[in-house]
Amino acid sequence: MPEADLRARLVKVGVDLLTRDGPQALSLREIARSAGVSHGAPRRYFPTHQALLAAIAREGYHQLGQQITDAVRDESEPARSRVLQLGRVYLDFARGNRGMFELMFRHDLLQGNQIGLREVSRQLFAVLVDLVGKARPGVSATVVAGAIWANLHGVALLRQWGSLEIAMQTTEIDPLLHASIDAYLG
Amino acid sequence: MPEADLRARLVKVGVDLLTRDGPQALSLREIARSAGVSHGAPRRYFPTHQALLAAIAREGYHQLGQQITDAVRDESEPARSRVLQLGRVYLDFARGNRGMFELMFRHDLLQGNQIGLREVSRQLFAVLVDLVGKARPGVSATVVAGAIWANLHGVALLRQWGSLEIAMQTTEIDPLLHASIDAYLG
DNA sequence: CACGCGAGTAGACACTGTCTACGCAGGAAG
DNA sequence: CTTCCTGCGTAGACAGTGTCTACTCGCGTG
Repeated sequence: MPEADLRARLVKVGVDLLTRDGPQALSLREIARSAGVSHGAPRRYFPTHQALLAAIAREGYHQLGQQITDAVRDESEPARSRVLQLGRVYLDFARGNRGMFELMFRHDLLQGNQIGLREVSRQLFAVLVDLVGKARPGVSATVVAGAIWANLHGVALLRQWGSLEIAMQTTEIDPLLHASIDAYLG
Repeated sequence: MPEADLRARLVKVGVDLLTRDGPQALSLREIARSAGVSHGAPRRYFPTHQALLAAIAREGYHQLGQQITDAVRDESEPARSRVLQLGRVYLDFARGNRGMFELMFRHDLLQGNQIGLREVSRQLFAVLVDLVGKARPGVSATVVAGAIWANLHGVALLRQWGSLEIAMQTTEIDPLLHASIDAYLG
């Protein structure tokens, strides 16, 4: 009787497939197969393949958000090092969950009214804005936070792309992270 | 008798399709159809679909490289404003050639020994390292250049993703660019 | 008991990328 | 001149995909 809430099970199976076999394993039929249902079953809960993928990506945002709020929870720490922690978590997540990270920022998942993804990322962004505001009061927190986020995101992507290792001859990105924080938070 | 160098024509048709109809129009059969040949013809020149896509992406790198070298050609300008020009070109290219930019950084095009993509991007990176070295002698040019590139790349992606507009309530990214250059080049 | 309806099945359809066998030109060798 | 051979492109098959539609089956309500 493993017929409990197929919708949630499809998402869970999708996450597992994603982490185990990568993004190309996330075909609709493969997910259905792994969940033990026919290929038409998901349609009852997700109108399209993209909708299912978006639900899986949302799960990724949930995990990342959890890890980030955990990392910056300690308010006794100086804001600057909390930003540093946030950055480390972001980069670790991107490296540790490559497939998920790639899925989370796929362009085509935003087209079809898949609202919610941008919403969730906006939440994460708000945390960063708050920290920046505390670390450097006076400056435009949103601009600096946007710049830092872009920096983190770019580092994460270029590293996965392999460019940084080749260009900078090292796999160590902590100096990059420090350079970024130093540059923006003095 | 439009049978001149099918290989080059396939790439050209691919670029056209990419700019006109977006990345999802780049199926092997669609490219072959648009080129007026059968779906098996490309196989003579590209062992796999990914190889053809990689060739198209390489064309994009060529264009971007051209625009960048044009933008920083004037050596009488101060290095700092040349970096600014480079950044503008990078961001404009990403916005003006969305499909191409997305294709250029697709993860799966690097797997199958599609060497050359990383090589080309390394060239672009070298230009940036050179400029940074002139703008701020003394510091580690590769680290700063890597940070700037990551920053540019992140801004380009997050903007196309729509996050920046929502988070920062503006489509204007020039302040972000200036903030980045200011932060890293003092 | 009959009915309806929600949930999942099964098959069709058009499409994709890859593989293989085939045709067909044009030039080289005899 | 005829006979190969080889490069280039065609055409069909195959497994796999996402979407759509018709169907079945079980369960609760009337």
